[in-house]
Amino acid sequence: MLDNTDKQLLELIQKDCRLTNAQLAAELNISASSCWRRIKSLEDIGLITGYHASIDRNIAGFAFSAIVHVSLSRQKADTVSTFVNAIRNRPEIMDCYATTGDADYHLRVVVEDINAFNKFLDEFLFPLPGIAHVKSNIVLKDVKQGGHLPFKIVGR
Amino acid sequence: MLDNTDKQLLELIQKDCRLTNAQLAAELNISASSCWRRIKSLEDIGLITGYHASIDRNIAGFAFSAIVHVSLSRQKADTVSTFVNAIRNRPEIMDCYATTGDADYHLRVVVEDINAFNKFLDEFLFPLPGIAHVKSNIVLKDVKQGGHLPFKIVGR
DNA sequence: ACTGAAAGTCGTTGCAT
DNA sequence: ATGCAACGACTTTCAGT
Repeated sequence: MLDNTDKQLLELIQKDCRLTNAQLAAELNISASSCWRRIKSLEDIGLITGYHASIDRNIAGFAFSAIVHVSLSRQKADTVSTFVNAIRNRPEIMDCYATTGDADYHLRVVVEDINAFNKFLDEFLFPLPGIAHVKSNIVLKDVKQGGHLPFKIVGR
Repeated sequence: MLDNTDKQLLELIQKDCRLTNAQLAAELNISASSCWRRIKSLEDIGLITGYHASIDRNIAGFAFSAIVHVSLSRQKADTVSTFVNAIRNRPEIMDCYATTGDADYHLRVVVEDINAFNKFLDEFLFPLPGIAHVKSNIVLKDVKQGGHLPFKIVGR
């Protein structure tokens, strides 16, 4: 399905998607049009989902971040979908994962300061239906972000 | 420091950094060269940290993901820096945050399958010096990823 | 600061292998 | 699935306001 050239291509554009098509083609020793078609194909099958600029949240004035563990009371059937939709529409929530373990969901929230976080909890999260338990861990430091998927180049 | 045009610009390129400079300029009602210099300036001050392609991990064959909570025994002074360097160099680790609370670090690990995860724990994480406690929560679903920083456009 | 135009580069398509 | 060639669109620079 993915050959080594695709994997190398994905490695490169994960790290820097502003490499020009010509630069990528040169790096991979293929023609520009072949490279371009590979990228289009990877987009078409949904493997590449988008291209995004990364921003330093501290320089941008978002100095407060927290990992929030949320558990739901699973009584009502649509509690989950209501929750998930609310999460997806709330801009302060950067990522959310449903997990096994003590909490049902792990959220990462980024805001300006502790007041904005308090407001987030009081006005958004706590009032959501079916919230059983919330535990917030304040982020002291972003140690690593945006690691790229480790494609294994076979052979060679 | 950031005016409304900068904020709108950042909103746009967070969502799609392959919008052309000409498209951005048209959207913001400024000239192409002005738009280009704004972007360069935001890169120069370190606010824009990079441009990355996002990849669907499941389609790419990375079907297993976990949130790993790690606590360190803080006896030795350089335990932390050894740990942090190891984390940054390990490709399976997508993100890592130092937090308050029960665990010192929250890691998100993405691998092919449960065997690769077991190998990650046995061969990489457990042998690291100063590891006091590890708790793994398997990711059942990526509910939301790559949310963008919610810049507030003032006025208007 | 911003704009407009010029020059060079790049993306994208069509055709052939 | 690949490479070559050509056109139009784009980025990037520079001079002018």
